[in-house]
Amino acid sequence: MQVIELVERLGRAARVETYTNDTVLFRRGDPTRHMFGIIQGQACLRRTTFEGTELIIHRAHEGDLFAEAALFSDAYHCDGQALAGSRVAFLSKLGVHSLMQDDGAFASAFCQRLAGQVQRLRSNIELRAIRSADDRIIAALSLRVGTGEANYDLAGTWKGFAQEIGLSHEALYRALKRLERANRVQRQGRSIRLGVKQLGD
Amino acid sequence: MQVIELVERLGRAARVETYTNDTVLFRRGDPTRHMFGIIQGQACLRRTTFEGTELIIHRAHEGDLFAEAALFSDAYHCDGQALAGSRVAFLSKLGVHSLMQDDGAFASAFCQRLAGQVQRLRSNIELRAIRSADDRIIAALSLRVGTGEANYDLAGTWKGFAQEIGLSHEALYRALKRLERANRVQRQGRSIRLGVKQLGD
DNA sequence: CGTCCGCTTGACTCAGATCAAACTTGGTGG
DNA sequence: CCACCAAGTTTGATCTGAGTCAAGCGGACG
Repeated sequence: MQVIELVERLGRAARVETYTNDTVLFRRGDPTRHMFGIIQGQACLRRTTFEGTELIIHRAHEGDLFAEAALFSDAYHCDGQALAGSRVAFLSKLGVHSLMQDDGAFASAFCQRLAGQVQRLRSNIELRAIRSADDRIIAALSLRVGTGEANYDLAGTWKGFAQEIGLSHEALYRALKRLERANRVQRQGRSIRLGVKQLGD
Repeated sequence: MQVIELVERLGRAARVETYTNDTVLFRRGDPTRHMFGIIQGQACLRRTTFEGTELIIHRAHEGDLFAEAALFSDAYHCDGQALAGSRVAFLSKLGVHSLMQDDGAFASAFCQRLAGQVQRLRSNIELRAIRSADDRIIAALSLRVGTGEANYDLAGTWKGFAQEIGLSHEALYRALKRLERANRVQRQGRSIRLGVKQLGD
């Protein structure tokens, strides 16, 4: 279930806002009235540590849901901010709840989305536990290619990929070069082929 | 909603198995009939990388759900294994689906659990992006203490805590000692107080 | 009483972060 | 069509701090 579908499904219980500047969506302690969907741009959840420094808890990108936990809480636990140039859908908490109550198929689809999230996040955490940049990249790519496939076309940029798997972009580019030299991958722009070693010789 | 409650709620659609040895719960490609709840011990999800090495995608502990994504898929995408000494609940896919369909409150509670998971996983990922062990620990503790509180009683062991935030236990102990010397925390066994610096002097 | 496991400290290593700089690439607008 | 700008890509040099291996302590538990 895409964010857009969710907005359509909710009808009057959803509205979309466009922000040219960074804008606060909610503050910690505010009563929860909405969860959010990022249609364009980015948003982030922030909390202040005990020592007063800002801690970013989550960066949401295009297509992500944002502050889902608000559905099940009376007050927000963090500060939420939309970054400049974002389009954000406000999804009414009550609207979502009543849909979930009345429409089993909707509830199921919503759970599906969350379950998928959980799965991806968990594997991402384990991925980041791989210390070696080379191995982490191979593992990340292996998770993304379909069964039996060897080719993978990167959706975004390599720089973005680096961030997704928790590497600096420099480290990523260097590792890619090493992997190519070792014939573990073969790359052309944003397309990559795995396992040249086994297939080639 | 705890795993035990889920088992009770499902009635005949759930059963519990106890394993004395490591046991395969399902293999990649098997048709999905169950998701699982870990009542005792551990289980893990594994996949094989393109190069043939084993990649652990998820380690589930006591109280965790396991392979939730199976609810929304025809076949398992990974191998699932229960470790020796585990008690694992088999939760029928059909059972969960029909409950979700018929009982809005159940669907809601299930979503709540997943949403909470998502939130914790996301913040955990951001947490692990903090390079400095000292700062990561402060941030992790800050997320765990209640608002206004300064004290935190560790649920498990420090070693376990180290693992949860992605540090070696040695690095954790050294960092704790540094933080104590700098009066940023005050520790007694598994109880810790944050922000001594500001409060003390 | 012995064993396991969490805790603690020391010494060493190294791979990835960081800072810096150059080069592509793509798109915008005049 | 070209000037220009922003962002991604690439490479180099340096450094730091967390991982790792090793070893000793102490409490819990059978």
